[in-house]
Amino acid sequence: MKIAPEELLRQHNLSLTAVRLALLEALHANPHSDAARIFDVVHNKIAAASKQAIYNNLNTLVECGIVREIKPKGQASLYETRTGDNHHHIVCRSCAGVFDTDCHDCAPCLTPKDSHGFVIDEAEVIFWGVCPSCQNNHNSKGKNNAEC
Amino acid sequence: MKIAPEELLRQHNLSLTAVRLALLEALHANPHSDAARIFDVVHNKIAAASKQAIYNNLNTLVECGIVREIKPKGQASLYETRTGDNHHHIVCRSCAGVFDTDCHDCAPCLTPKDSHGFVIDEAEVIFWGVCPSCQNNHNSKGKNNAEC
DNA sequence: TTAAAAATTTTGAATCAATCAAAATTATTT
DNA sequence: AAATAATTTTGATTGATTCAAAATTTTTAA
Ligand SMILES: [Mn+2]
Ligand SMILES: [Mn+2]
Ligand SMILES: [Zn+2]
Ligand SMILES: [Zn+2]
Repeated sequence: MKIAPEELLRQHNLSLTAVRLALLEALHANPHSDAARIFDVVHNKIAAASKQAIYNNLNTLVECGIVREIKPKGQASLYETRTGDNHHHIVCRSCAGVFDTDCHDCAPCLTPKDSHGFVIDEAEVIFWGVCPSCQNNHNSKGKNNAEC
Repeated sequence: MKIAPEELLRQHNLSLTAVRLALLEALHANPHSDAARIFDVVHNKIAAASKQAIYNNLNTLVECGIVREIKPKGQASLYETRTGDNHHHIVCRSCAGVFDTDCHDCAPCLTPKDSHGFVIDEAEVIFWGVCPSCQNNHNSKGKNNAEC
């Protein structure tokens, strides 16, 4: 977020509300977190905040393009403020940790071999594997690993 | 499925059951369908079949590698019998239709720019766009398109 | 600065895919 | 054919997300 949250909201004709500002702050500090996690952080700052408001705003912000949503198989939707750069993600099969990885900006990643006549606007890539921590903790088969 | 379903199941030490065979047949005839759809097809052939058996078997078959699961954002899990070739998918934002596309077998698609020390075993790619039918039906903004 | 209008939030209920659990049935092994 | 193991059925349950309506807040306009 180079641009201040307040401006960002104004640019998209969104009301400036306490929950919304807290949400953007929470997301910026905790990339790839789900609605429950964001709610925890926001609720910690604004006791009256509801989970529904988190869902409402996440949807609104995603529609506006202010927030990006990803949904790795087996997890709730994850959100981040890093948008517009078409970066990709690496997900750990063991602990479900998510990391960013930049896009090789090469044709193969952006163009399918057979487009079936589609007008394509996005190539979403998720790399699956096992993270360094989980490689060490051999006892964490299939289970989440606290260290990750 | 080059190999007969019966053999396939035997090879993986799975009991040969009516539901299982019907499921594999249904999946082969309807690639990229969800559990509900598969249940419909199976149930049509075996009146006594339960949805739970479909879920049980889909999980079992995915674990065995006989069936592949994908889960495009906003849809229930989809299943297919085409496995082991690391092919990718194109999904229509308008009608949710799913199509196969072969993998460019090039390094960029298989290797992230920064692996963060992960041991990576799969690169899952989903291309998002609008299919030919939906490009024509301009009135189908955001809604599913019966033609697709 | 205020009243009216519009947008957001809260609250509580509802959906829906998917899973859990236990008893009943079926398949496989002996 | 009996014993054992695996699968299926049935019914309840979970959990993320959405829906809906009343209450509150923000924005707009007077
Ligand atoms: Mn990211
Ligand atoms: Mn496919
Ligand atoms: Zn890990
Ligand atoms: Zn379409």
